[in-house]
Amino acid sequence: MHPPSSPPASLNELLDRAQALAGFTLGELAELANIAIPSSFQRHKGWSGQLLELWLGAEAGSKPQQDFPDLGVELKSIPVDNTGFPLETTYVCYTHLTGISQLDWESSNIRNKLSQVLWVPIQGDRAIPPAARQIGSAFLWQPSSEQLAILRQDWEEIMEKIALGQIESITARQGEALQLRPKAANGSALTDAIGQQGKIIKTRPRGFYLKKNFTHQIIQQAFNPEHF
DNA sequence: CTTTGATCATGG
DNA sequence: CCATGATCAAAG
Repeated sequence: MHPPSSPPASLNELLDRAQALAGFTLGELAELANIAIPSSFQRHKGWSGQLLELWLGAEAGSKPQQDFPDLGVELKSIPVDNTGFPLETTYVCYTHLTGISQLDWESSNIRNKLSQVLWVPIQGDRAIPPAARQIGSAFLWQPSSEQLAILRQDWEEIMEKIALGQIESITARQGEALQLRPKAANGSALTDAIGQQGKIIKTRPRGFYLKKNFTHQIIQQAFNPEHF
């Protein structure tokens, strides 16, 4: 068994690749791919996601688009506890804080990324060393009309505040499913934003994240569909 | 214990 | 700096 050398040609091929990883530990997959295994994620926070990209054949890089653009699929790993509850929020995308000419959800980057997501649960309990963390059953998700409406409302409320120069009053508590949080290498990173009276100010870069209750609902829906 | 705000690594 | 992959850790 070895990582694929090319992107999946079809959705079924992608799903087959993902399902084949279920049950393996991160350590096993890293070893098969000849990749060094970190003893902690403290300095390797994105390691799991990048390992999955390798094994699923995603294009490397950091382009503001889906991981599998030809298939219309975004890849997300999600750390879960032994009951399947998410242990962390899920980063979705970077946020532009200026040049917001229109609040157009349908053509937004976040709408595109969340239109179809391949979720890959991974044991995330901090007591389990990275090498021993097991991969779960991946599943494909498309937001329901209800979920889409919540996401859209959260996004529009947040973007409106940004456009009105109220970025500094937005906290992670705002939003039912989405939240806006700092997203940068460190505290010294600054970017342009709209301030009061429409003046350009400098602020910490932000990104959109999915709250845990929302991703938990997605996971429940996938494994207990009869309850929905 | 949980969550918000901060941070780490990498490639453009 | 932007944007990706995320988790850390101080604060509540």
